[in-house]
Amino acid sequence: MTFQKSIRFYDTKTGSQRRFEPINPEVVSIYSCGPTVYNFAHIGNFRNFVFVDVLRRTLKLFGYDVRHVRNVTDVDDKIIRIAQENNESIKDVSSRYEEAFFEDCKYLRLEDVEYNPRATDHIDGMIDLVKRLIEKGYTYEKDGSIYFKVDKFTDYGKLSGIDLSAVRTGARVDSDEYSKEDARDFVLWKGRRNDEPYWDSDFGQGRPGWHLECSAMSRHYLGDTFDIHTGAEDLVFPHHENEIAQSEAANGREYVRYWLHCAFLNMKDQKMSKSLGNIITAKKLRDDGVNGLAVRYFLLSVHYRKPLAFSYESIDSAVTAVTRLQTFFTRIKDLADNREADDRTDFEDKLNKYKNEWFEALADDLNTAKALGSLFELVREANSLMDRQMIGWRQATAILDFLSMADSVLDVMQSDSDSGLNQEIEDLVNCRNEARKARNFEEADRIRDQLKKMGIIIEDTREGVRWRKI
RNA sequence: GGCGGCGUAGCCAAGUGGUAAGGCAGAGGUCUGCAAAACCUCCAUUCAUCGGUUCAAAUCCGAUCGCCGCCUCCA
Repeated sequence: MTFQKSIRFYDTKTGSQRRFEPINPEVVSIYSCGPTVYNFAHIGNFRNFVFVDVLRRTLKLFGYDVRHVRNVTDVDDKIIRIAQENNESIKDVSSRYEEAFFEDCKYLRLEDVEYNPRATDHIDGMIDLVKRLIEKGYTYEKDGSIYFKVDKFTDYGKLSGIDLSAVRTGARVDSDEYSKEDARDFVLWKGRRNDEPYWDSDFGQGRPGWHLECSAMSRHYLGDTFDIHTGAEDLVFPHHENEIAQSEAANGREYVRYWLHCAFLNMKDQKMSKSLGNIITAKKLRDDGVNGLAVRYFLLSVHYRKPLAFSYESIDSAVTAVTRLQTFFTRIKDLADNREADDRTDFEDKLNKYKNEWFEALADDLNTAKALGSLFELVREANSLMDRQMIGWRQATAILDFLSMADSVLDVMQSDSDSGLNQEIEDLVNCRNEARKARNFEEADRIRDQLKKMGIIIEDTREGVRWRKI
């Protein structure tokens, strides 16, 4: 690829766009806050994970390898509470929802990431981190729990820009039921309480606080300093702020070079969130037969740092848009396979223009909305030329190469084909063709209706008969 | 109260100083046995409002209105 590597990302820490330069010029290290598996993930959660998916795919398109960690939080207050309510183990709860999460990932065509560590498999690393913080004097103990002393870490607040003096002691900060010396402090290790799960450590039995796992696991897989850390914007404070504090205090090095945060998915004007009760799970859409590619497209159709409102109207419109892309992809592919067709115009410069626009849009802080805009311009222009039989197999092949490249990020143009059904469909299509040749249109239309009931749309084109699934 | 974001057509949305991309919906037309797909034409003299700067503003500055987020578990 001749395109110069010059991706820019909006970095939360600086509040501005910065040219991306990874520590290792070949391999980008990424840590993404993953799901807490206490429930089925909703599509607001998946807005974030689709954004992360676009990030890693874009980096790969630009020639980088990625070393990407996305954790599974499988121990936390909510999981424990649900397990107790249902009289199950936390493992029962977490594995149920973890499994559903990965099914949803497939539904939305999320690429596998390199590492999916579970928090409970990394307790040792977390204990080690707390130990080092204790040694360096960043902690205190109270009622068996270990707290991080925010006062000691002078850079505290640099990510979120929060003014600590504004956080009033005693106001709304005791909700985690653990007492602290200072409202701003956060818990590293929660001392064992009655029938909750616990682990042994040098500083007593207990379980890790929420922030600890990301610091421990990212260090395990990516080292003290890594390139990109992602999450949704509600994690900026306190979660990521606390990660920085504990990691930098313990390691004495910069924790993360680029912080990328995704905006929310809204229902009406409010964020989609479990506590507001306005969620739609990915599983529900999946069970309702909503096309996952349309959902993926919908989530990609707006820049990741802008609020996005969910509606079924938007999903419907995404279905149509995705179908248009898929139809175009198939048309180009068929033409590329047809060595009889010669080029009657030169499309190379135009194609290069669209290619450049595509790369430039993604390089501009993953502007998928802009990228799609120029892609649809290509669709219209190439369709128009194909209608006039101006494009032959050579140029179709060049266009197909670009589409494949674009789809290595989008991943919506090639629908899953149900091969088991194909022979039956082909037979019916052939019968209909015979009927049409015999000008028996009643029979032809009957077969067309029959296919439609099977979810198959027939298209009689100049290049021949095509069919596709609804 | 502190910090941050948003307001562009019927809906979604790109555009951060040079005269409004794109998608969906809608209207008319071409093609077709009919459809479907595709194409063509039309669809914002205007970017929440009001001022200001400038040769030039959706874009910069100021004010106003409306909406949202974080500051507490959260994607």
